[in-house]
Parts: sequence; structure tokens; C-alpha cells
Amino acid sequence: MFGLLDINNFYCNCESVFQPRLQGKPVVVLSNNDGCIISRSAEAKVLGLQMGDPYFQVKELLERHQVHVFSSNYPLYGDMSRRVMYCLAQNAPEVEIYSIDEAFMDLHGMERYLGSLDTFARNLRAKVLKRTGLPNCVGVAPTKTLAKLANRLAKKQPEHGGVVFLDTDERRRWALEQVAVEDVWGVGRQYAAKLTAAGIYSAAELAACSDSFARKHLGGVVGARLVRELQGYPCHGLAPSEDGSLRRQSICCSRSFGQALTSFDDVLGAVATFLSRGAEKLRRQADAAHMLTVFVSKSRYGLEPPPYTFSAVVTLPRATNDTGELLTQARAVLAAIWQPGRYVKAGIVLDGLEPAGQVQLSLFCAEPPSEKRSLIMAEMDALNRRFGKNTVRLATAIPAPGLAVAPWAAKASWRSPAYTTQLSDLLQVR
DNA sequence: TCTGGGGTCCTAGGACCC
DNA sequence: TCTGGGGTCCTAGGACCC
Repeated sequence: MFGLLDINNFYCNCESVFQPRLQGKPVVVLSNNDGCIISRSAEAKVLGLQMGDPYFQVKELLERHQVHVFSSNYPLYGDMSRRVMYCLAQNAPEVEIYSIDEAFMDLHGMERYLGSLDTFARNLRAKVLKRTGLPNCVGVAPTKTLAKLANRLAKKQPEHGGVVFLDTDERRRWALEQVAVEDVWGVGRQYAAKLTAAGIYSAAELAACSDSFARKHLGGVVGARLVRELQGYPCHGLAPSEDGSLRRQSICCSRSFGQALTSFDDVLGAVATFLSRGAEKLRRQADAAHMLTVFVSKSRYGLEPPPYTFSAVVTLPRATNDTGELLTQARAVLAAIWQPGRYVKAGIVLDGLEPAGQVQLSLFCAEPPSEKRSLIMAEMDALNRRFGKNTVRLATAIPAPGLAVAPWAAKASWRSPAYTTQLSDLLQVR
């Protein structure tokens, strides 16, 4: 049996935990650069606000209903997430952190300790709420896809007390009947359109599809697995996350700018900043990258026709996680794709990761990785951890003298304090 | 004026190998 | 009519997730 615990309206609830006056009020959290809505409280959903609504389009509605608006505060959400996952790890035998606000658990054999998995799930739900203040729901079922479905029902149908347990075939059938096909995990916009065109509207009807239909219309083996999972046959195992830090296969760091940029040096500054973050993540998981992609984007919403994104990939002579080495390459890639224009976004992708300790030397690259350089990187990371982000950084990533904020800096007009990760932001109670 | 940022997995096709 | 039969690796693109 798999369990899935998911925090309700995660970002919004992270905010209201520290500002209890927000409870029962409409709250939204905006994406980076205060672009669009990415989390809504129940009261905000009632107002008709949708996920992904651009802020400038709903600004008046927000003001009219006195919705509390927040810029996203990832240090806060990341830390709250860590607390939730820690609580799960203490209570479940194996945990797979699936996203910032949800985790799968392998509950095999747990009924031996608590009588039933239903009791286990209800206890766990209460513990997470008590330890973090974050309301959550749990779904328990024989497959991950059904656990997702059960979790969804637990959220949508409050009469179940936040837990739905699909232990019998009868319960499984009941659950499948309740859910529309587009709300099944693994069915996105494209597949949903195909399925409804074929007369398949509910999860139950999808579960009754033939293997060949699923293979043909739902992405081959992916679709076949999806249907089998709905039928109750597990096709996806649990991929436990050991210490809470996930080991990524690729690392991407990109941001929209607070304003459009036209100068090469400004965009290079942004690229250097994002690259520094990417390389830091790389070193944190003790990997080195073989490939580096740099991309820049123009606005998709103006008068200009596509393409909007320009990118190029370079295969590095030797895998590295050295920010300086990567920047030399990134600068060349950016120069190669550069053309005059108004850029609104840039980013980098680090790919082809391998453990930093066993980097393969290329036949054509005589130079081995320098021990001194990696010591410098380690020292830089240590300083930034101790004294805060950006204490030490590459000169290219520093805005021109005289500028208080970088030209590429994102907007964040309504950011809450980093209550749990910044001593000066500690909550004060009188 | 203003529209997010991170990932995953799979498939198809081409180049190349014996 | 018929043209060997396996492989691997790489890239691009499409679909999905939160």
C-alpha cells in the first residue's frame, strides 16, 4: 500500500501559519517576479481566481475583495517543507519526497503497529498539522496513481476527514467513478482532449480501456502503466529520498527579469548569477556537469513573431562544477546566440551529471581538474552558507558600481519575512 | 508597464558500430 | 515481390508533474 500526504494550498498556508489573522481570508501567492498566481487559499478560489492568472489581469478583483497578496518566499516554503518531510520520515518506514509539498510513503506492514492503515493515516495527518501548523490530506491505495486519486477525494470531500483509504476493490471502483478523466495523475490537457473525444470522461472509464488503446493514444508504455495503475496493479515503485536532499539528473536555473534588458553585459550578469546558483546546487549534490545550455528569451506577448527563445548547448571538454570554468563557457555560448533585442528572461541548464570525484579526462583535454580551484569553490560555498547568499560571488555577477540592485533583479513587492531561516526575521510575540 | 520556475520520462530518428 | 540483424549513443521534441 502507498500513502500520499499533500499539504493543502501549501504556499498560502505557509504564510498564514505565521500570520494567523489571514486564516479564513482570501490569500494568494504570486510566482517569481510577481507574475501570476501560483497558490490560492480556499476563500480565494471561491472568488474565481485561477491558478496561473496573471497578476495585472486580476489586480482589480484582488483589491475589490481585499485579497491578501504575497510574493513567493522560497526560503520560508523550503524550510516548512523540510519540517513536514522530517515528520514523515520519523513516522513512515520509507518516504519519497515527490515535490515541495507532497510525499509518497510505502506503508507495507504498518497496520501491524496501528491496527489499520486508516488509523495510521489519520494519526499522521494530525501529527503533521500539530508539528507544522499545516493542514494536509492523505490518500492510501494499492498504487501511486490510486493514492493520488484518493488524496484528491480527501481534499474535495471534507466529510472523509482528510483521509481516503481505498482498501477494497469496491472502494477503488467507487473512487474511480468520482473523478473526471482530466483530473487523473498523468492525464494532462492533450490526453484529456483525446480521451473525451473518444467518449472517455471518468477515471472509471479510463481504467476500463484496453492496453492497446492506452499504448496507442497515451504515449506508449506510459499510458499502459497509467491504466494498469488505475486497475490496482502497481507499475511504479517507491523511490526513497535518503536524506531529504534529492539528487537531480539535471539542474536548471532561470528567471524572468524585473525589466526588459537590451545590453549584452546586463544579460551576461544575469546568466552569471543563475549559473552561480546552478553550480552551487551541483556542488551540493557532489556532481559535475558535462553539458551546459544557455538560453535567453524575448517576450511572448508582444508584437514580435516567434521564436522567443534562443539557446545553445556546449559539451564541456571535461565535466566540472567550477563556477569560473563554467562561466568562461557560458560567456562564449551567450556571445554565439546573441542578437540585439529586448530580453525578459534568461537561464542555464547543467546536464550530463556525474559524480565530481570520478571525472573522466578527455583525450584532448590535458588539464586535470585543479585541486586549488575546488578548494576555492568549497570555501566560497562555506562563506555564503555562513554569512548569507552572495557574500562572495563572481565579479561578472555583480551589478555595475553605483547600482543598488541588479538590473536583472526580479520584482517581489509583497515578500513576507524569512521567519524560520533568518535570525533578524524571527517572529516577535508580545 | 505587467504573463513562473523547476523537474521527469519516453519516443523517434539519425549516425554509427559489428 | 525481394534488399541482414542486431546493437549503442545522441538529439530533439512531446507529454506530463508540482
